[in-house]
Amino acid sequence: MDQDFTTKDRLQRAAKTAFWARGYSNVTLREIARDAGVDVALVKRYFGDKLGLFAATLDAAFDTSALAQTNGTDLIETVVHLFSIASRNLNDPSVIRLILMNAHEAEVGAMVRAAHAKQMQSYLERVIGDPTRAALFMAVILGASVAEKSLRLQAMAPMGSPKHSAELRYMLQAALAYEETK
Amino acid sequence: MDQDFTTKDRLQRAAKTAFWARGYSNVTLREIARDAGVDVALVKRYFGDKLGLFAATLDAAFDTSALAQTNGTDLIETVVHLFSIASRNLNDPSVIRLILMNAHEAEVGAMVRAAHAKQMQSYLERVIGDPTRAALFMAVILGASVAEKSLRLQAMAPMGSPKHSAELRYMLQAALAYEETK
DNA sequence: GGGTTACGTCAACATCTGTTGACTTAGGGC
DNA sequence: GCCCTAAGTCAACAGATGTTGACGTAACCC
Repeated sequence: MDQDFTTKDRLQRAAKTAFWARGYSNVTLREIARDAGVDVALVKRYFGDKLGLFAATLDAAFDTSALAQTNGTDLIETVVHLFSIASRNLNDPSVIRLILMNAHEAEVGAMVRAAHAKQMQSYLERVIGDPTRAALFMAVILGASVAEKSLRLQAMAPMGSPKHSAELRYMLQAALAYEETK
Repeated sequence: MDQDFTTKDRLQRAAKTAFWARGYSNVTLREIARDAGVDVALVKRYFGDKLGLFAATLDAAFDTSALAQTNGTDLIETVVHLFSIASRNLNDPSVIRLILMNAHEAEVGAMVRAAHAKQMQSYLERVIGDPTRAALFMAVILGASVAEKSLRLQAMAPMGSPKHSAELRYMLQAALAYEETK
């Protein structure tokens, strides 16, 4: 229950839920405080200000644990699996959504991108090896995610389904197969 | 000069510039009015309210003229060319940016997506033929655009350069080459 | 008990936002 | 001139938002 957590924890959890679902500037402190069942003024006590609260939700944000227990060979299957899970619910907040929703905000956008680059992106480069292939791989994930979740492209909608997983798998493989032309 | 245009025109132009660069909710009417050298109250007179002003900027928004004078064969080259132009300036507002920046807003997001689907997306489906390939094609454009402009993926940054144009070309071709497995 | 400290509550602040109505001005038709 | 309509100006509204300081309360240490 929520009762089992400290006030600070409830505030941080409510903040993460709200920020990840609807971005930084579209969420108000009073709304977060209401969801957490807590007074607004406590934001200042525990996190300084709104930006500090947002930063706190970023710390344990990027979960690469599911990717970490994977070797290079079934990286594609892992990504497809993660994608199908996230696709069950279109409203499911994802890292990519968080980045896109805050892309237009200078300070917050830079924070999110930096956190992503330090974790997810560097992980892909390490596993895949070649930075160009890693970038293309990431671009495929981005494109598929955006096509489905932000653009709501009809032909991509049931990406979690077996049929569209095949398409995602095909494009990921194409990215890994890229050969630089010298 | 701005003087050559009517007050209503100046308002609409300033609105498009602002909305396309920084999204709907992040732009204020007073700011648009100031840029246009016009009183805020005129928004009500000419466009009803803020949403009406935004809708007006969408009307002539999606420019498919560059794509229209293209046959299927050099579609890839056309896209790569458009992309390299847009990449000259990272702050250059694009249709995709506009969609992403407003993805989290219910009403405005739906408006933008609908306008895009009616024009750009349906055009691609008509030229490419197969809807699945068209969707993958669009996903590649989305991924490349997002990787560069929103995520600021370093390996994708100079996408307008010859080297990265090759990568974009490669992925677009892969999308068109997709064969459905029966 | 006295005093200190952590934890919360409450009301208010200054600011910004979209929106509105009353007022002024210009111009054209009669 | 007179009237009427369109165009533009101005001040203010009601509401929301981030932030803040004063105040209460309970626990804990000595």
